[in-house]
Amino acid sequence: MNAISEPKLMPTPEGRARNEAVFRTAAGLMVQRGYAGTSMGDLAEVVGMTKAGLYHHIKSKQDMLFQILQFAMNVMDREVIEPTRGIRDPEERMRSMIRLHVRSLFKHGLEFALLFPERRHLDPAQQEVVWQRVDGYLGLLRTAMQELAEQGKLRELDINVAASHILQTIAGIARWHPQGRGVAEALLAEQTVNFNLSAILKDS
Amino acid sequence: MNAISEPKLMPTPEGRARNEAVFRTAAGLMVQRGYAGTSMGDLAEVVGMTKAGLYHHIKSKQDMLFQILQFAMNVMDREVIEPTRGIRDPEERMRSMIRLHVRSLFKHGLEFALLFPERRHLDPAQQEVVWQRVDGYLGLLRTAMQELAEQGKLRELDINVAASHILQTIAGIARWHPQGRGVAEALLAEQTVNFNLSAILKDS
DNA sequence: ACCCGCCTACCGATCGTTCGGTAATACGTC
DNA sequence: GACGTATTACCGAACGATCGGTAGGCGGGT
Repeated sequence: MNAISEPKLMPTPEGRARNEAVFRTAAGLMVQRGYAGTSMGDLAEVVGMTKAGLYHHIKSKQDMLFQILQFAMNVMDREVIEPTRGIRDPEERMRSMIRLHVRSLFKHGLEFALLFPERRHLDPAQQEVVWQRVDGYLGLLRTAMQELAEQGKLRELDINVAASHILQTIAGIARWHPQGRGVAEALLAEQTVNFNLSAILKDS
Repeated sequence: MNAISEPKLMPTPEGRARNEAVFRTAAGLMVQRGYAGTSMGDLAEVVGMTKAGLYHHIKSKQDMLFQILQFAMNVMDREVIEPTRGIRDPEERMRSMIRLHVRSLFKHGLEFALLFPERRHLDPAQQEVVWQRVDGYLGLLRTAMQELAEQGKLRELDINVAASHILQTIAGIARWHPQGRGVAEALLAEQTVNFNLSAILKDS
């Protein structure tokens, strides 16, 4: 019985669709009400199933949260980390990371918002996995800033503090803007990019 | 039966001390485990009482959360808003607001961290009160930025977005640094001040 | 015949809350 | 200073509701 389980693959397409519906709905409810504040009964009702039916799709409530967080981090890997890995210029890399991150926040649900506050409900082994992946992301921000420092473009600042501040402004978007409002999204992304870059770059 | 209740004043000094212990302990537990994740049984055990005994000090779990949030906001009024109200220069005012805010986060518990994620557990009338006070604080940030803009010192940016980003970096400190680590606190405060001011001020 | 998806029905545990009562201290009256 | 009376701070026990989770069965597509 490993705590680090893989997503259960439903055999039929319909099954897989329902399965996705369960996880997406759960993520949405948990963003609104929190993990502990979201009961399996509520979830079942919203999905249009009974509690027992839910457990055909998931292993446990805790494992479901873990799968949701893994999914959110997979999205981040795919849509933020992977596409920016090849960018040489550290400034342009940071701009892209932040921009893509904010956009992917709106494009998918805002499951990412669950990452930080709800980690504590996982068991230690699962927490470790989540933390390592988040820290990997923070490491990319730190590396970029390190490179900027070597080029003499970085202000005098603590890189660790700056990295967590940047991540906070991004994660904060998911908390302040519960629904993607459509038009403003691209603007919000650019505002966030510029805010953070201005904060760390030396005056030109 | 108004939803907006005042803190129950215990008549004896011993009672008031116990009362404070209950609320402080509850705030600490809720920062760690969240509102829904903190049971009255857990709380009672930590304070050294029975569940029934708790209800001599509080009206309900929900009302207790409301009192804690009110207390956190009173602290903010007293230690951040009030002392900076008289500062004429908008840049210096913002620097002081952020600095004092971060310091008061460490000085008291980190109840402030509860403000944003746990608001949803209050009833609508209570949520309204909390939101109005938070928005009042955001308004002060906006006003200061408005003044900076009139002086030609502000970058081109959306003031509303910037205000919430600033607040997020501050609130984030309460999430990332669960315990005040002593030495680093003053440094962390200055880092946060400079990060945010650099983000919004034009290059000099 | 065989699973797949979901159901009814239920489990033990725990949740927030209330009730009746009690030891200890403080107060008023004589 | 002694005596009755309130009040304070708390406890033991229980309340109904809800929690996460399970056993076993039923209908339908292949």
